[in-house]
Amino acid sequence: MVRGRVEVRRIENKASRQVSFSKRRSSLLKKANELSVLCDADVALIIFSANGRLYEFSTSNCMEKIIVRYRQFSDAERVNKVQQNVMRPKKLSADSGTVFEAPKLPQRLMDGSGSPKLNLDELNQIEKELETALAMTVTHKTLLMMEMINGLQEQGNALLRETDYMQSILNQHQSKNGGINDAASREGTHNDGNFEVSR
Amino acid sequence: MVRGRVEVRRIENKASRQVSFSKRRSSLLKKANELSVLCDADVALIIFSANGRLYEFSTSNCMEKIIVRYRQFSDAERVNKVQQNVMRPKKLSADSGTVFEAPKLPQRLMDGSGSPKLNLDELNQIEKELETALAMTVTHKTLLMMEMINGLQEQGNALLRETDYMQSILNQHQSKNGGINDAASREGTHNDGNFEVSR
DNA sequence: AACTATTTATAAGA
DNA sequence: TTCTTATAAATAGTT
Repeated sequence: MVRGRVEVRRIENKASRQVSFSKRRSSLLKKANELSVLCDADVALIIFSANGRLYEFSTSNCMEKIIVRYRQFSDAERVNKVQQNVMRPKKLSADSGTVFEAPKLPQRLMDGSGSPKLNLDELNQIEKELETALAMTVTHKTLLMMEMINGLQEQGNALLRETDYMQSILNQHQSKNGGINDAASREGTHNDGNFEVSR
Repeated sequence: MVRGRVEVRRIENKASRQVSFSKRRSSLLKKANELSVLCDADVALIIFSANGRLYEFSTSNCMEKIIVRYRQFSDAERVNKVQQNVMRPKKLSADSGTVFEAPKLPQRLMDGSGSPKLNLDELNQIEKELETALAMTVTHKTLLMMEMINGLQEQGNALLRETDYMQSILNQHQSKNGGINDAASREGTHNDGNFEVSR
């Protein structure tokens, strides 16, 4: 039974923690679905257990779309932040309205004599920002290429449908007047309705 | 008051739906946090309201990392699928010779008794190796996808040549006997000679 | 996995 | 919106 208010801190007992995880996980997934359906919201939920197992829910079973939408929302903001904090001179304005330019990244890391000027906390912060920027770039690239591949597939399939259609017309022509250009002999240059590499 | 069991279907009344959304959203976010803390799990939750407002929670306030981790889980699967469905088994030059053996990290970090063998030099070495492994993985993935894209483009161009050829035959037929099936009118279903990614 | 005493969430009314 | 409240649902601990 539940005794008193539940403190929100790591459950120390491993067995209890795992049981709790199992119970809470399933009800969280359930409630994510309920929110999505009842309230017409787009929801994406990713859960990694302490042991590294993945559990997920997403509206319309479409995690990708929601993640992309999320990025569209937060990317501009984050890129801006990274640029302001790391890549670009920081503007520090005094109350007079005078604007001081902070040094660019290389100058922020080293002074003239080569000794580092930043303390550990500052460096940690910069490291984190750079890691985020890198992850964003790589993930974006992957998405972009996935989109390219999907687009090419679609175009290919459309072309296949077109050739099939033309083929049928040519076959009609052929049966009407003894086939001056024997187009039917070209059948088999693509095998079926799939756009794929022939082995 | 709650009357009877709650049916999981879109709430039709707009006001009720919005109120429900507000309440359920906040408790879902709360419970996501609880699961994360109590059970030591990594959780990412993205919610878009029907009006397009974004609400989010993520363990350690680090959505990016969890999304990247999620992708790592599903990327291999997806690339595999694309390969099977689109490319069919094809030898990629990127695969030749560059098989990379991942270091068996757990064994190197822990000795038999489970205590860490933490030694700064060793850790530096491992860090270096992991950075290399990451770079190689990303490069490898890029190469793989580039090969896919090139392959699809080649297939597409071949198909384009085929349709052009068929078109010319159809035009011959048409000029010979007044075009029962006016295939020429279908020109423009693909715009030009280039098979490329639309962007 | 099932039970159960409590806490927590929540739909509807004010 | 926010508060109240009756009721449903979740859940920690036990068996």
